Amino acid sequence: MPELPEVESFALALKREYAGKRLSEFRLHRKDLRFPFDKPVLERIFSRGSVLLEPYRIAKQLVLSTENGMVAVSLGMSGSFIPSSFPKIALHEHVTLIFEDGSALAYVDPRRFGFWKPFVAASEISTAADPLQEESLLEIFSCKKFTDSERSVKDALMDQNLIGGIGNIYAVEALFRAGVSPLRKCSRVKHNEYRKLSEIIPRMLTQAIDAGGSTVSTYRRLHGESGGFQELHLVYDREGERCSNQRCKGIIRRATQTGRSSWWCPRCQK
DNA sequence: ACATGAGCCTGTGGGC
DNA sequence: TGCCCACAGGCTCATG
Repeated sequence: MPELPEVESFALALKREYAGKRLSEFRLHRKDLRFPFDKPVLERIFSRGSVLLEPYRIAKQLVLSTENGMVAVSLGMSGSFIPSSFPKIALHEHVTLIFEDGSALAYVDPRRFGFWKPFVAASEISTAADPLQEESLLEIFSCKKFTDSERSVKDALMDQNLIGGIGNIYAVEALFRAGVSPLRKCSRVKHNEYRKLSEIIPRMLTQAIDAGGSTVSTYRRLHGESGGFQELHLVYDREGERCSNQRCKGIIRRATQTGRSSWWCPRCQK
């Protein structure tokens, strides 16, 4: 799901509301999501009496930890956290953390593309560039992976081995804001355009985090609120609409790239 | 080294 | 109302 801003929103909300609580019980409601759960290890990490440390984000993954170990939660396309009504189990509630104070937290994921992976070092989760750091982007954009590559720049922006956290929505929105077509090959993107992307991406992601992420279709925040950044989607899912740049008479187009939809204005994105 | 398509799943929205 | 199809914020694999 959830790209960086949505995962960050969950991390902040969970930190605010659950960090420091003592676990009384840990429940898995099925044996797998995308991959089998490592049940013994998860049960040890979230064993009775352990304290949930401050959740945080690495790339698109959410880290849940206690003094017994760390777990990276990937939300896939449809994963989310909501307060649990345990012992009542919500539809698609696959994991429940129950705390001593009587509160409970549910991991819900209809499509089950997510996974829970215990880890020891952060480098197991991501070694990619941090898209919140302009310097980090400038550095990766000057690597051969970008400067010499014949793949599309949109595809490369979404490559989690290169940059950790940008998915379809924010790739498309960043390219619109930078005036670069998603169809352009990396090797054809100019230095000043990479510089522009480096400035735009952290700013846009920060703005999205501040808005609580993007809500498209069913994604909700911890307490069911919608995010606000979808109001700021300038091209995403706007095929056929007028370009949002005041004086531009362009019409937003859609095309499929690497199996994913891209939208762009053919007049202001070359 | 690239793109494409299928697959992992369920849910939703549009067209008829 | 229902049925069918396309599509969905991610990622990996096989194939060309």
